Amino acid sequence: MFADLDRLNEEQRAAATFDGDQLRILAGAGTGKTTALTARVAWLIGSGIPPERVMALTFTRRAAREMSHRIESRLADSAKPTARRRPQGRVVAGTFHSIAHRTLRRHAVALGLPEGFSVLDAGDAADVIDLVREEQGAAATGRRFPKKGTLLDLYSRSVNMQQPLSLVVNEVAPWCADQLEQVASICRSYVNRKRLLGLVDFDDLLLYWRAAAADERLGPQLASDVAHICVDEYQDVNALQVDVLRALRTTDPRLTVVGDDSQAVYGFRGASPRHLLDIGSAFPAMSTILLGHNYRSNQPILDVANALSEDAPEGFTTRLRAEPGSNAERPRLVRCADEDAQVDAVCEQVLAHREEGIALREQAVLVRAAHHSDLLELELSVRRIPYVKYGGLRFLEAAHVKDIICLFRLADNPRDELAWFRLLQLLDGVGPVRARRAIAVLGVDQPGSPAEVLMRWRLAVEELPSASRRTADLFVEALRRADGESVGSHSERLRDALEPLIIAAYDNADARLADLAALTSAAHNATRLSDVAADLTLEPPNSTGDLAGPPSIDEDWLVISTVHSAKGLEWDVVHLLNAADGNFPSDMALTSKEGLEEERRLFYVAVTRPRRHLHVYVPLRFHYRPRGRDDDHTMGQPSRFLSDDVAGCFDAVHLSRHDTRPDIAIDAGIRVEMELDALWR
DNA sequence: TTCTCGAGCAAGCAC
DNA sequence: TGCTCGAGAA
Repeated sequence: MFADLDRLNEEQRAAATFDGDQLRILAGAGTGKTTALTARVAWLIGSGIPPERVMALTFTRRAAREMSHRIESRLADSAKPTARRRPQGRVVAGTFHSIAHRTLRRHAVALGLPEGFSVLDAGDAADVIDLVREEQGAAATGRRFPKKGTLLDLYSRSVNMQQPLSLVVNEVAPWCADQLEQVASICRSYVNRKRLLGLVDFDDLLLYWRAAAADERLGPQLASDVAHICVDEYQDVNALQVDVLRALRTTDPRLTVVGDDSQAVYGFRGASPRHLLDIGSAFPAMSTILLGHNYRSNQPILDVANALSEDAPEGFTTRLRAEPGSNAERPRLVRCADEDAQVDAVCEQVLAHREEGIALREQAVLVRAAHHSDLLELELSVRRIPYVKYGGLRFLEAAHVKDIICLFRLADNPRDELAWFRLLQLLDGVGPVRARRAIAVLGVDQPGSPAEVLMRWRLAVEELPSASRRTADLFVEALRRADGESVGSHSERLRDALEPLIIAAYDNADARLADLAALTSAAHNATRLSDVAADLTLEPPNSTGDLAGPPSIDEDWLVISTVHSAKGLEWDVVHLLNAADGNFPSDMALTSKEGLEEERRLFYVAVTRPRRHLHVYVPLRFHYRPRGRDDDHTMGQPSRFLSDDVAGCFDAVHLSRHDTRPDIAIDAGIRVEMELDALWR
């Protein structure tokens, strides 16, 4: 019944079948961490734990999808040979935030939350902070005061790292240390405001989950629902998440975590690899198993990874070794004249690999920042090479998408001041001032039932210019759900009410209306509109295409991904773009030593993704305006991570500006420019 | 009060 | 580049 254990090596099998309560699996890139973890889940279920009592936690949506998929197919496999019936129920798999959200919805009332509470994304949260910031007159002091984004960052780090605000301010924004009192006061008001309006931000999801798990009555119930918790990529946990785990494991200790401290890349959201390395302080009974063998990549690729880790001041803990006997070509370090040449080189290389029989979807283009692929995406469209992009939040940021999400939120939570503020301003002649006046009359923060807010609309509408009142009445009318009306038809009515506003407020209305139709159809299977809104917030679709479901199997497309979103995944071929200082490492990370080391680990993550071929591209010139007509540019230096030792693991390729054939020396003009550029530096 | 336009500035990765 | 903020016009 555990036939598939044969496919594991000895170390992996030991991890999968470990018989104690608490296990930590430490392993380098490509050593089959997730394989071991999914095998363990299958083994746990095989040994009698019902699937729905196993919880599998990850940090990114993509990792969550990947994990569920692998668990499902392993369970399907292991059921076949013995003709056993597949266990009923599903493993509870998802990101910390999505599982937290499910728990909160189920126990909202017990936790003191309104049933239709709204979930805020980072942008919404920043807007609420900005509201508070203005009210406190922080902006008007005449001094430089942190902006909403910085304030949210300070607040969020403090919460996630469970550290006093003063400490965080000193670390992240020492320049405003003497304004600590004001910052603290804004944080306090921000918390109160959210409570009053039934709003929940990403951090609140974790805070309420922890509160639920620690609650005298609710806690034991939540804990006993879960027989075993598995956590992937444990090097990415923050202090708050460790707290949640501890609270959930007070009565039943069973817990398995896997991680690799050399791939810790989420410091910016309060994560620290110390939680993995010093796990004994949170879970003293933890046992450890190490996985050493790399199954993913060939030795020349691992040589790059090992050279990178040699360069790290403290050295990463793991050295990678490949299966012997694989004959493989060395990675290529491609120097291109500029970004246009880089794009051409990537396209040519992608197509060349495809000719060799490596499908597009077995190739990935990795970028440090989502916008680094802008030029490439243009060129791919011109050449009609299909691609899917992961990472980046563009779709959700599209204004009309936020509009309908706000409308869905408002339908369940009439106190959602932020949603009102946004939607009212879609009306002609309504700006911040009139919107605020109308909201004041609505009394979103007044005691009483949420429904009473809508009853005050009759008065609030008087604050709007008379020409817009009728349109406004219509969409507020649509907010009320009729007796016995299904969520689906309610969502249709809301969309109908929004459509004229969208047409009036934005151009290219056709594409936007199509998006609204897709988003509305997603609401048909839901039990609550606020759930639909929250799901979209926690799991924003990549593009409109995503809403139509997965493309059919015979289609082929190139993968473009940020390095962050690529963690835990692998491809036959990886193209890493913009390996130039300032891009990778990002110049924003260079102010601190920790920042630089995190960039180095990120680079390490990137080069350990490919199975067979790694191409790293270094454009030597960057245009300030890549799509502009002028020739303003800056000279790029190769990434500092490409030290002599690291670069020595590559075959060097130079491409000139007008010729993308390999092995042509860099042209003299550019060389001169580079030498000169060094003078101005 | 809203809307439009130009100057100045910040810019990312993620749930 | 593209967004935010302030100044000025409708």
